[in-house]
Amino acid sequence: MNIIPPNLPLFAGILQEDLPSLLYCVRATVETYKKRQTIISQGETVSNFGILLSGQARSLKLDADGRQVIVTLIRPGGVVGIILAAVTGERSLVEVVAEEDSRLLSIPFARIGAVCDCGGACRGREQLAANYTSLLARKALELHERIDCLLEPSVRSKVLTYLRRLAMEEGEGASKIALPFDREGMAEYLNVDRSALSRELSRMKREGLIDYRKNIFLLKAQC
Amino acid sequence: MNIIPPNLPLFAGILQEDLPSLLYCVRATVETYKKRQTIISQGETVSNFGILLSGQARSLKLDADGRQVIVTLIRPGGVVGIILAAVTGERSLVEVVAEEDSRLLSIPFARIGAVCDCGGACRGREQLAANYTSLLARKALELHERIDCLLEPSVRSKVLTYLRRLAMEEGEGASKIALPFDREGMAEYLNVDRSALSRELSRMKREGLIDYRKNIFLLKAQC
DNA sequence: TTAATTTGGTTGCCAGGGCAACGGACATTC
DNA sequence: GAATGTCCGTTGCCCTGGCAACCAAATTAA
Repeated sequence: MNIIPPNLPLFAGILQEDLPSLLYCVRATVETYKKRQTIISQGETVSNFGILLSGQARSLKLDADGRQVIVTLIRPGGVVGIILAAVTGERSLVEVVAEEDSRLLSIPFARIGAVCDCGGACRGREQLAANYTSLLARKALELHERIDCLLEPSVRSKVLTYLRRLAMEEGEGASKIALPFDREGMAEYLNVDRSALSRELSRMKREGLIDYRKNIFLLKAQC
Repeated sequence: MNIIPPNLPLFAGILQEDLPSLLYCVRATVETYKKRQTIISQGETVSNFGILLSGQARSLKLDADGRQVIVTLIRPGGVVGIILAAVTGERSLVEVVAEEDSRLLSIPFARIGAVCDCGGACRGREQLAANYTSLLARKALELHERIDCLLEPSVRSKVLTYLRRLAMEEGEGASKIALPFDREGMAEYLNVDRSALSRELSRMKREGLIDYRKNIFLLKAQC
């Protein structure tokens, strides 16, 4: 069990030495998934949430006409099922699939709020609950930020809204931005056609609004 | 303080008689807002969350070119700032404005997780924390569901995705759906033009896919 | 009652962007 | 080296849907 990387936000403020008994007490397990294996299926109810320890996954939605839409990209440290586990009885709208061989730390949500039954051997129960809430809030914020982009009417305004937010996060006034996506990922996130995105990006570069090479973007002053 | 309506999810599982001391202990206050008054401004950091007791509010985004986009509609029992209060230091992306004279139960997020300092007079602290997490998760789920609609490529598929979800919630196999929106609200939620929505709805009615009068919709079998 | 306002359906216009197809730049493998 | 794959920019075609303008019905005010 000591394959838990340090600095996971879920364990922030918890002493490294307290982790083993805490993990044991909350019934944490490590699950492994092979490439293309399903972690959560659409329609399933979910009682565990997970932290991706290694590998990569994505959540995708199969809509009624069979189109496959990417909803989220999950990297190590990222979180799986944190929303669903916290609302009892809801069925998953998305399918979560491992994109590479992956390891997932899985914890029953019910054990997060539960009173400790191991006679006080584990410390950090409250901290863990607080961290869970914090992770959940962060996740909600991410969803909110994406909606912010999706609500924009044009490809251009979608891109600008997105870049401005990244610039904001990267530090005040910063304008050099390293995207977490390649072009295709960026297009999927903004829900636009990849070629339409390329077209608009070139246009914006030509007009001097932005500059970019690969996934490094530069946001010019007036944005 | 005894103007708290019963059945607020935030207080589920907490005895009515325990409420007063609990509310006192978490420093809950009731704030009143006049029509068009701002509850949270864009860019503000937020440390309190709120439950709307009466009135109505909406959160809206002023994008860079001044366009005003409605993000959420908040009705009594609904929740304000629950995400932001739980992530320290983030600035609000949206403006929350009262649409009518409103009353808001406001609670500092910091008091939710905090240890009680009133000598045990208040019961239900853990329950309150659990309820907060549950509300937050539900909010996140709502955001997720909206993204689900927004990701759909056409007006028609947006509408169907939305209606199918409502039908699902309304009970298994149910196909008679009472929308919480008028046409304009529906268009804003799905982020489409109102007239384009009307156009597509008529088309779908003509094709026998759906039927509707006012805000009552009927989803035919094959959907 | 009539006037005024809100709500929602209709229609013509036209541009933004989805789609498909292609090609060039790099990287990887044999 | 050739061969294969991936990533990304470009372009033409054409349809969806945004926009504006208008109207009918319903609702509210006067």
